[in-house]
Amino acid sequence: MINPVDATDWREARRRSAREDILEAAWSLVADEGLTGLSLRDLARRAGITPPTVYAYFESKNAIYDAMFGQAATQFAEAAAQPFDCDDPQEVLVASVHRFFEFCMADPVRYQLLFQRVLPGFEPSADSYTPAVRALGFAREWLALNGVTEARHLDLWTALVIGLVDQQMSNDPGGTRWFGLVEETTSMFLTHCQASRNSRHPAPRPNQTKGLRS
Amino acid sequence: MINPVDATDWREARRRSAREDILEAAWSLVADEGLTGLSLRDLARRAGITPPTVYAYFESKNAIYDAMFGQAATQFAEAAAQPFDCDDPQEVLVASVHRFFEFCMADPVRYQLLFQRVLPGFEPSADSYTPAVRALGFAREWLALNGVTEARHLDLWTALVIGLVDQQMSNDPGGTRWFGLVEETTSMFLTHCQASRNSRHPAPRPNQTKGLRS
DNA sequence: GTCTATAGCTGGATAGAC
DNA sequence: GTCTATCCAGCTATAGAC
Repeated sequence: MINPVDATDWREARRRSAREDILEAAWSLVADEGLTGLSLRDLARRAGITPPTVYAYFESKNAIYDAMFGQAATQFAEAAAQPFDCDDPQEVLVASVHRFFEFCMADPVRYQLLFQRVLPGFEPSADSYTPAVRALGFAREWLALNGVTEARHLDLWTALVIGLVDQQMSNDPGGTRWFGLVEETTSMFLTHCQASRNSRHPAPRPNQTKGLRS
Repeated sequence: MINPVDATDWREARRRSAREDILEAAWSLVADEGLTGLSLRDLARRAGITPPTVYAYFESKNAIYDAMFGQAATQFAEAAAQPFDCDDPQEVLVASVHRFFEFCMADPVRYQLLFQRVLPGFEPSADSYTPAVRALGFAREWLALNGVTEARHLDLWTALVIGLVDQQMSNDPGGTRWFGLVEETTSMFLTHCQASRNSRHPAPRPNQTKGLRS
């Protein structure tokens, strides 16, 4: 009654589910012990299996980190893809930063893994990284809505946002000391970009593509 | 000819010198292996001694990290205390950020140790930390020269500076992509603070009802 | 796929001779 | 103070039975 295709699908689903159980245990473990505190012994105990079984699903400890990075990057992209319930471009921009704060502060370890280089010798694979790149594309979109398209202004914007978040998480975790500066910072930034546009010779061409990596 | 006091001083000097030799080897080691790559075996080998001898000068591995933090903080304070060869307040402010960039990029591991929380469970002792606090006082001074004294503007300033440096070191190490934005950022910031001062009452606190925990 | 058992190594830290 | 020798705990990863 069960044809080979169904059986294969079922096995595949079981395997994915087991992988996700292990990853769930991994997130729970690093939440308690820090990102570098992930050991295969503790992980296996928390997942209700034994250490060798972990190797049936991940070929190494770094592969686990990589899978976690992939999950985090996907969540980042999903959060960025959510629509906003406001129309004003500046409000959208502010809301995007608030959302980024929320995302980072909801899980500091996830933030560390995604945006800081804390694991010695770990580099995410291309597959795990691409969702994060996709998410950064949204920022470019929201800035364009506000007329900001110059490469150096995009760089300035990313520095502003990451600076606010970094200070918030380092010096006032759980508080709102830098979170409360988001509107003011955004206003400052947009005013600056506008002034920069007005004082320059004609507006930049719509199809400029120089130096726009990241 | 040699009185007891001199003999004591000489022994003290020798001991300090040996300590500094070990710390020098430690900096050299973490420069190669990363901050978390400091092992007492490798450290001893590089210092030309054996592991137990390290314990004659440091009571634990964390004590070594703490001494390194103290050195880094002292160097930070010394760099900040250097006078500037310009008088214009805004130029001084720009120069201070350039100097901070220089300090951070000259030794990325030192930057990690001082400004990022990368060592699991390591907290600098009060003695090692105080020089860093002293250095931060200079920033307040330079901002005051520019008429910036409000607490939230100081917070904004630290976020701007750390954001630029962080992006530079994470995404363009060895380059000048964000370093080149320092002047423009400073100008933007000062313009904003001035406008905020000129308007009668200070900018309203942003409403924090976006569902973030407080 | 999951287990028991263990290899093989590295880590921080200590004992005790000299 | 410095050494040799060593302890003990932790780690990643593998072998092989079931």
